[in-house]
Amino acid sequence: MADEARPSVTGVKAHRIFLLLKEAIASGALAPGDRLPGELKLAEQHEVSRVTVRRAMEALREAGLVARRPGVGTVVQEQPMASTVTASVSNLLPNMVRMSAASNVRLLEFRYVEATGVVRERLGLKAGERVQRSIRVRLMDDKPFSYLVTHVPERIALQYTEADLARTPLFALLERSGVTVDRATQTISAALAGPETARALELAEGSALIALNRVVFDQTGAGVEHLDALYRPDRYRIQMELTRAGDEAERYWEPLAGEPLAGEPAAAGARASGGG
Amino acid sequence: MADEARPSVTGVKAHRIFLLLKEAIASGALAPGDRLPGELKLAEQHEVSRVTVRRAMEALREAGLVARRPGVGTVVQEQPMASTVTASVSNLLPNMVRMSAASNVRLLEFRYVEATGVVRERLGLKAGERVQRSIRVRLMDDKPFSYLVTHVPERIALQYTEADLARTPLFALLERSGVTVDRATQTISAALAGPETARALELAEGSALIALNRVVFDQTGAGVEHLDALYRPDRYRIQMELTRAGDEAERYWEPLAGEPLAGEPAAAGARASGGG
DNA sequence: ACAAAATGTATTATAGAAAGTACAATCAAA
DNA sequence: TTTGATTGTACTTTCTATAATACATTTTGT
Repeated sequence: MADEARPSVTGVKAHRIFLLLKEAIASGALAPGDRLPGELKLAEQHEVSRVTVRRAMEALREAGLVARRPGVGTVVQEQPMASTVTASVSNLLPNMVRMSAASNVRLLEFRYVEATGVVRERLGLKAGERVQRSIRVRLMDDKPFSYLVTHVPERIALQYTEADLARTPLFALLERSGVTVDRATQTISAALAGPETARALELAEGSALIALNRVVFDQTGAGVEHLDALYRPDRYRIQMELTRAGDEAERYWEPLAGEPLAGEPAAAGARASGGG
Repeated sequence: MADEARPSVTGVKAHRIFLLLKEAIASGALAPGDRLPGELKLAEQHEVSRVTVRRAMEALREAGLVARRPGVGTVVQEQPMASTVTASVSNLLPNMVRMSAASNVRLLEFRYVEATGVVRERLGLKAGERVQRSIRVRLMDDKPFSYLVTHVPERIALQYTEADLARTPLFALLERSGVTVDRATQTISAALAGPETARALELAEGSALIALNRVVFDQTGAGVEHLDALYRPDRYRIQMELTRAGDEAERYWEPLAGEPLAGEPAAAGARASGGG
């Protein structure tokens, strides 16, 4: 939603009102074409000054959510679709290959370090073993959408170069290095953008990000890749198709495997949050 | 994890730094025993004054997350096991049933409204059709972890009562209402906690939340449920086991269906799972 | 033409957050 | 013991969000 690399709304009260209105719009409570209450009325309702309401409203306009005209009022605008990368869980690699064609990568870091903490533990490494740590930012149409921190055991990582990593998906590099990928564990969470990641992803500190952790194992059960990924929710979505399986007693959702997604980015609407 | 329903931190910048550090601790990026960077270093990193960093750090101490000692530094404290609900995508319903036993529900809203915007569109309803809108908060050990907004077409929702919804998972109610659930589309994103959700989930405004949207369809392809869920990432995780499938040319990840999860965040039976 | 309602612009005042600086106290390691 | 890194404390200054008020400008409807 409108990059907002610098927080367009200053102050806590103003920001609070901004969020409330933004949510009302995102949820459809205020549909495109609807007129918002006047500044005075909103100031009264929220028990703040008109200046404060004004800041919130101007932020909405900057974000392209509303249009304001003197004498008329503030009306909700029709939203242009934002181009969003959609990842289907059941169809990861083909998507990635497709994506690689249209996307670029910035390699922010590439070095060998000693494995520590969770990384060492989850990859099943011994104390003192070294890993290749890399940080990449992936861009689509020159707009960054993901921040990827990977750790790969040294013995595997030595099979490819820094240049390789800047060009080729890590996945392909692993295969090329003779690794037979077998299974992976993936956890999805959420996180706030810190100073580093905010800069890399070109958004405001404190923005919400999708946090994904994936540990990949080969056929021997040895860990071959540890990924910590952060995604901009307005440019990246994780999508799943589920079907119902099992009999009466024990029904459950079963992810639909290998189903090519219908609409690529196209639909997906520019609405992000849904907070509040 | 010291709920901090009222932000103990004054100021926006200080509060943001507080949230970032808190999250780093919650996620395990900063493990118990680890030393945080010094106040000066943090001030530099975040481009703020030391006073501001200080406010954030003191809030962390108040929250019991860190211990601070002059001459030593600020170290992450051992945390009393936060009970985390882990949802396995491939195993939704059985988990949900298990969970229902150990968890409570607060019903915040239950009313019938006209379907608008995305909800109407995604459920495939005609203009003017009505839906039953409900807001529920799910709790585990009296601690809220999810905020669920559901929309169900009126004709289906009339088959169950408000009391039913406060007791029984919506899923079971749909089945009981004669609906044959067939498939669902699920999208995972991230969002910030707004005023409403922050209060309901007992955390600070501006915290990061997992945002999940699910649209459920019956065998005729008609939409029967629209769920917008927000989860506290420190109390809820979405987990997936993936295996590699396909041949050389077109390999892809395939979610492992029905696989009971192996090693879990350790002890204390604090694991259940499920969705809306 | 006029009035009503809305946004746009300006000014002043206040409180609180943040910056900047300086120095003291505490601990650990060389 | 000395040195360096850390937190604790104190103070002044600058900046900014907010409040309160006033008036101009634009549009719509009577």
